[in-house]
Amino acid sequence: MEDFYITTAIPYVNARPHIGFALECVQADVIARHRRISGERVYLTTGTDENSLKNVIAAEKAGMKTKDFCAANSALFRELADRIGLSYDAFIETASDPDHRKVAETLWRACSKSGDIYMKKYSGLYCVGCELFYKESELVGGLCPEHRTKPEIVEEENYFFRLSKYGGRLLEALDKEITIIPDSRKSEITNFIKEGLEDFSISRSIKRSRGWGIPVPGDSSQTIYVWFDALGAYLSGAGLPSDMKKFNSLWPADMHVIGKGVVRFHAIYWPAMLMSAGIPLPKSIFIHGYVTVNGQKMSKSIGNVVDPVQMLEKYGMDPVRYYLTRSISTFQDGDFSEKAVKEATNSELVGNLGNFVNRTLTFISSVMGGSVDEQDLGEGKLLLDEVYKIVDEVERLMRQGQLNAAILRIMEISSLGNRYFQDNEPWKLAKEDAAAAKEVLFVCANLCRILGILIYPYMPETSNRILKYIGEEPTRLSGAKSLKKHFEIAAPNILFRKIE
RNA sequence: AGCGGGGUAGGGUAGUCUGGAGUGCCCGCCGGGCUCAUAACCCGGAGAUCGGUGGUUCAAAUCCACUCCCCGCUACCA
Repeated sequence: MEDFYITTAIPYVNARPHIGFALECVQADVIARHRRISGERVYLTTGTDENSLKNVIAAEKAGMKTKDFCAANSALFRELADRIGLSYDAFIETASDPDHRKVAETLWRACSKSGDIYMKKYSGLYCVGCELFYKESELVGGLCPEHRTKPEIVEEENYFFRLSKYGGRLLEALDKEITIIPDSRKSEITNFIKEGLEDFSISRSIKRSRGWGIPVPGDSSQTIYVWFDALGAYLSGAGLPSDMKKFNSLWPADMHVIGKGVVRFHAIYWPAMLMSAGIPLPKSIFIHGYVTVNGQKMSKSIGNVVDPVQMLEKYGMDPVRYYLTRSISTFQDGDFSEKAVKEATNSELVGNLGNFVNRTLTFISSVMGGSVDEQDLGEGKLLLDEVYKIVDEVERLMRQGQLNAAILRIMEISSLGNRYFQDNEPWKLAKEDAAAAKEVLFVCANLCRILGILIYPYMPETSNRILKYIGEEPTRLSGAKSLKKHFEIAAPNILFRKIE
C-alpha cells in the first residue's frame, strides 16, 4: 500500500483561529480523504507554531505566562481541527513537543555541519519600548507604531543560513522534484530565486527573543529563529526522531498545503534547509488563496474576523465544508459571507443534493415497498454512462488538486438525477408500468450511491448517512462505477435542514 | 518602483496556453409546468460594448502593444 504524507501549515497562536485556517483544514482534509478512499495509506500532520516572539508579546497583553497562553490558544486550533473534521494523525505543538525540539536541534546541527550556518552582524531599527526590531516599512512616519518614538539603530550578532548557495539547486529541484500546485505559482518562485537569494538570519539573541523558543545548540545566548524551527514540525509530525520506522515510510512528504503568504518559506527556505541537512525534499506544495469577508480583507480593526467554530456551530460541519470548497475557488482568493453560506446550503445542498436523495429513498420506501432490484436498463443506461464519465472527470480533477471544479462536477450528478426523475415521472409509472418504475428507481438509487461515495472527501458525515440509508459498505472509490444490485431502504431522514 | 495574480450578465466562476458566432456552470430575477420530494423539482426567458485603447487576422474574451483599477509578495515579518 502506498503512503501519502500530507501536512497543513502550522498557524501561529497569537490570536484565535480564523476562517482562513478553516479553509486550509478543509482543503487538506478533502485531499487526504480522497486518497484514503483511493486505497492509499494517508498520514496527516497539523499543529501550532508557538516559538514566536509575537506570542510572548500577545501573552503579556493577555496577562498570561507565554507557555499557558500558547497552550490555551493551541487548544482552540485543535478544537477547530476537530470540529471541522480534519482527519489528522499528528498535532505538533512546537513549544511543548519534546520530539519537535530534538528535530529543530538536529536540523540545526546538520546544516551547521554542511558549513551553511555562520555568524554575522546585523543592524536594524530597534524600539526600546517594544524591545523589537522594526522594518522601515512598518514604521509610521519614521516612528514606532506602538510608542510613537524614534527607533534607534542597534547592532546584533545572529546566525545566518547560507541560502545564497542554493539558488541553482533550488531551480533544478523546482523543475524536477517539487511540484508546485497550481503551476502559475511556480514562475513567481523561480523569478524570485533568479533575482538572487540572500542569506537569512536564523537566530535571535536571548534578549530579543526574551528567552522564548528553542536555544541554539551550543550557544545558549541565541534562540533558533521561529521559521527555522516551525518548518521542522513536518519532520517531527512524521515521527522524527523517536519513531524512525514511521519516519522512513512517510518522508519525504507528498504534499504541504499552505497559504499564499508563506510560499517563500516553503518553496525556497525549506527545500534549501533540507538540502543542506541531507534530507529528501517534499514532493509537492499546494498553495491556496486567502479568504476575504464580505469582500473585505479580514482584520481586527475592521472587526470582521469570522470565527469558524461559531460558523460550524451555527451551520454544521458539512455545509461549512461544502461552502469553503464549493464557493471559494481553490487557488485564488475567495469571499466568505453568511448570506452566501445560506444560499449555497439552501439551493444546492437542500434543493439539489438533499432533495434528490430524499425523493429517491422516500419513494422506494413508501411506494416500492422498501426495496428495488436490478432491472434491464433502457434509457437509464445512457444516464449511467454519462455519470460514469463524470466520475472519471472528478477523479482527474481531484488528482490535479482542482477541488472546486471537482465538487461542482459531483453536484451535476445530482442535477442529472433530479431531471431524470422529473422527466420519467415514476409516480405515474408506478400505477401504469411497474417494471418501468423499478428501472427509474434502480438507476436513481445507484446515483445516490455514487453521490454518497464521491462526496465523502467533502462531506463525510453526509456521505456516511447516505451510504447507511442504502446499506452500502464503507466507502471505496473504486466501487463508484459498478452497480449495486439490490437495495433495502427504510424511510430516510432529510440530509440538510433549510437555513431560514 | 520591481515581481506575481486578478478584472467575463446583479453577484460568483469556467473558457484564454493550442483565436472561429459570447459558449457553459452556480446563485439571484421574471414567466410557465409538475406534485414523488425539505414551497422542492423540471422547462423557458430577460440580463454582458468579455476593464479601456490601439494593433495582427477573413475571424480576438483568447495573440501583440500600451493603459486603468483591485490584490499579494518584496527577504531577517507567520
